[in-house]
Amino acid sequence: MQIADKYTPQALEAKWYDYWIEHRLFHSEPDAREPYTIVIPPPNVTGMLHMGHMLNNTLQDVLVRRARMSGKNACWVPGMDHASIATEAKVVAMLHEQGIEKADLTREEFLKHAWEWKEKYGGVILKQLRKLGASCDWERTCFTMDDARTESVLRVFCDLYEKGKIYRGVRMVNWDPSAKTALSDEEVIFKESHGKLYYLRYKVEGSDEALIVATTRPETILGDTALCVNPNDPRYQHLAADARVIVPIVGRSIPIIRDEYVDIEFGTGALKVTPAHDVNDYMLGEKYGLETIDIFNDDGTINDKVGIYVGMDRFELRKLIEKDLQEAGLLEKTEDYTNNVGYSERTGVAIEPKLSMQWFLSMEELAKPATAAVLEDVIRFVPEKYKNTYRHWMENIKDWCISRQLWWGQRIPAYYLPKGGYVVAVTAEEALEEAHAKTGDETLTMADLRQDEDVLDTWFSSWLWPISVFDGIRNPENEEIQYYYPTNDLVTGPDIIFFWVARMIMAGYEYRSAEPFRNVYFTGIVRDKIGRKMSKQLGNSPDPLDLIEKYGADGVRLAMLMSSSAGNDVMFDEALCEQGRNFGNKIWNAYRLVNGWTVDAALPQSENNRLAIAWFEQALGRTLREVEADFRQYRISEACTKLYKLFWDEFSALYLEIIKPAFGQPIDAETMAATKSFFDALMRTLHPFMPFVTEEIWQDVAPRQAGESICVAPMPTPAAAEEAVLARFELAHEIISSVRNIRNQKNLPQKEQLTLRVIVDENYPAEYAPVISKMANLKAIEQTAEKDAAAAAFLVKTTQYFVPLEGMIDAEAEKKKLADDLAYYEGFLKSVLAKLSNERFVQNAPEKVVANERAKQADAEAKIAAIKEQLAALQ
RNA sequence: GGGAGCUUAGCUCAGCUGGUUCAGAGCGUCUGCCUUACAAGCAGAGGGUCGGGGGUUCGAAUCCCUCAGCUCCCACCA
Repeated sequence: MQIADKYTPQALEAKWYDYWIEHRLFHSEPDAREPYTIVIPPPNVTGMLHMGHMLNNTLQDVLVRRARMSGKNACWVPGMDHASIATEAKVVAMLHEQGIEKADLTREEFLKHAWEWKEKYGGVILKQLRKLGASCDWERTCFTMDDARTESVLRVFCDLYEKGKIYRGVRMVNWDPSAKTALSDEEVIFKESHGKLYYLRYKVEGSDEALIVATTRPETILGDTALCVNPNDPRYQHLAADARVIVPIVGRSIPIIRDEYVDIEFGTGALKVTPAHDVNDYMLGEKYGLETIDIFNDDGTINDKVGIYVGMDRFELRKLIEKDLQEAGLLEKTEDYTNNVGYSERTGVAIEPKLSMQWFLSMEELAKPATAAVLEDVIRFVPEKYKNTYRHWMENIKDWCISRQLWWGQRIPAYYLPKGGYVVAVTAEEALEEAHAKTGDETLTMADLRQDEDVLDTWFSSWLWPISVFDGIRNPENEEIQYYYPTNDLVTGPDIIFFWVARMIMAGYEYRSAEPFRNVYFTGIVRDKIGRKMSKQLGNSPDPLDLIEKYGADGVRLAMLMSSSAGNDVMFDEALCEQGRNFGNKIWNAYRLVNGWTVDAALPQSENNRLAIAWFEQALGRTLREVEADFRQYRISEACTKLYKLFWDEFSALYLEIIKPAFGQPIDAETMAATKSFFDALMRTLHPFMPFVTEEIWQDVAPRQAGESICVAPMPTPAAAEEAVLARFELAHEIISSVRNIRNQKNLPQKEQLTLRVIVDENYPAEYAPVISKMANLKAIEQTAEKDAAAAAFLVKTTQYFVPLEGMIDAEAEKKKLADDLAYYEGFLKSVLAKLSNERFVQNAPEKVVANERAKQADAEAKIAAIKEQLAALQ
């Protein structure tokens, strides 16, 4: 295969993805190897790929590809989430556009539309992930609402019900009046809102007195059933124990109760109690046996319980009632007020606390093993700071409201009996049997049973994900769940730590008695380059597919990786994609260079080339070890940067330049072979980060069998470390840089060959002379004992070097430079000596540190001497 | 109201157990180069009182206290 002249990622990326799929390289089956498993955080079935997904899935792909190349049986299970409320809202909106209202449809009709919609538009995101290069085992794609997952969910529901953990009851829940469903606490977002504090007059019955009550929600007076003051509040001591007040406008007489819950300092110290529409009031209502009057319909309009303002919207009513109160002389005053109001995470409308019959899962017992697992690092959080967040939530966990008044989702498998009561069973048939057993009435038929109308919270299916994708709920002993579970890494955002991560851990312990994953890597949020969250409204989110089209998936991946450390937000700048693409180009051209050389089998290997190979082997080995360590700590961004620099700065700028034959000249066979094997190793280490370009080159660098792929090639192993090689080469490199610097400063043409003179000492890397000559373009390296006035001088460690430049030396400038250096080193020496003459330092500091200081001293002294000699020579 | 975190070069960030010439990287900037792999490039350079103050220590970007600014999470004060 002849490699193309130009790097065009778009062409080769499509080609290789097809190749990988064709050869089923991402497919995993249980075998004798160690498994490495990741389950994808299932994106919403309605979702489109955004930058957050790019980050998240790039990281997963890096981990899974690296594991695959490290000899593990890597399995990345993809899938989608049915996203109950979001999807239902989308389908409702689509039907509305077609002139169809949900209210006019039966449940079955609506679900038919929804499934059609899902088949047509759902799962776009999974196709988009292929463009990114995601190495998912697509044959395993799951959907949280497919048959197997649904059955798993229903079984878990029945099981928890039988264990007494699921109960049904009337509770105050978060009601979304737009979606007309209850929500869990986690689905409510509190935002600071500017409103008013209304001071209302409640007339005391049988008296001219009126109590002033401050409220933010005057419309709820319709549901007032008491007024509450603090028993210790001196302002209200005169009121009779059985005093009553009249609710403004409504005219209802309500009791005054006394409870220390009321804050004397706030407002007037008097609180109106609306048990049906406020959580705290509800508690007071329970305590004092107050009547609860639910004044709202499901959509947030006023119902007919009270008989006034019927059908009005809650916010419309707030405005109207202010006016009506004013006119009736019952509004004392209003003040501007800022407080926290809960909004629905999905629909954005203000949440209405509402009493309703819902299903709950009691969490306390489930939370125990799950809390311990994280605190004891059985499950490791990266970064660790999220342990605190997790612990706090788990220790204060509340019961989970799992029912939703929606149609899209798993319908609650509870069946009501004609004469009251209900049975819970996975299927209607089993339910009927149960019903027969429970009632003793064998004449009951399916038609007599009425299934609960509600569906389950989406997260009630996703919390089983790591188990259910391997069918571990229905068949707990099956080979797959035994092999793949617990999974290894979970990569997700901290925003769903409670929604999802915590609950998966609980489900894991409940149903497998084991953690669902060993490590959780929390990504940050992708922001634009000025720090704003990316959002549709702001229009500051680039379309990932456009980016891939423009820069190639490899380039975009590199951009995501280089700018993200765990748990930190990513400031995304398109320029990073350009950098990524440029890196792909660099790799491409480096390979073209090598590929263009002709080998002369008769040519012996030069010392120059031999040195370069020995050095690069070490450079490569060092980086491999560092990268390995970085991966253990999930420092993926660092690992990526190190490999970037290895390839660009060390391999391309140094190694290839050292061995590069003169134009048109051949290269020896040994060096060529070593270079190609370096390429092979570099491609393999880079492959998890940039899968496409590395495959293209890896395929070309050596003969490959059909179906062979870098995806399953082993990661290179580092050569035994020889520190001295790296240290000596570093000296040579500094010499090269210094000569080049002189060239730059003196404006000397690149082509003009220079001479280098050296006063040899132990820090002169003599063995690298041929490398230095070539890289610095020298005609000779000469040993000398004398300072040379007509030369540019420099120092590397303790060794003095001179580049003779007859007539080009500005003696004054040289002197100034040397004097500056001298001042610096003298200052440095002084500080070192200060340390060494400090007895406490010498006593307390570790020997190694002290020895090091002594070395510094010797070094500085030698340098100072050398500089002084040079200065003397200039006189 | 409670908790967590951040502040290092113009920008984005790394700096791990306090100790190597430790003050770093990438990008941007500046200088010189279209040198036969790559201008999507090459060779160089400049740039920081590590947010302020105090403390511990032989030694602090690193540990402690404090102040300031920013961010996030949790929380039922109407």
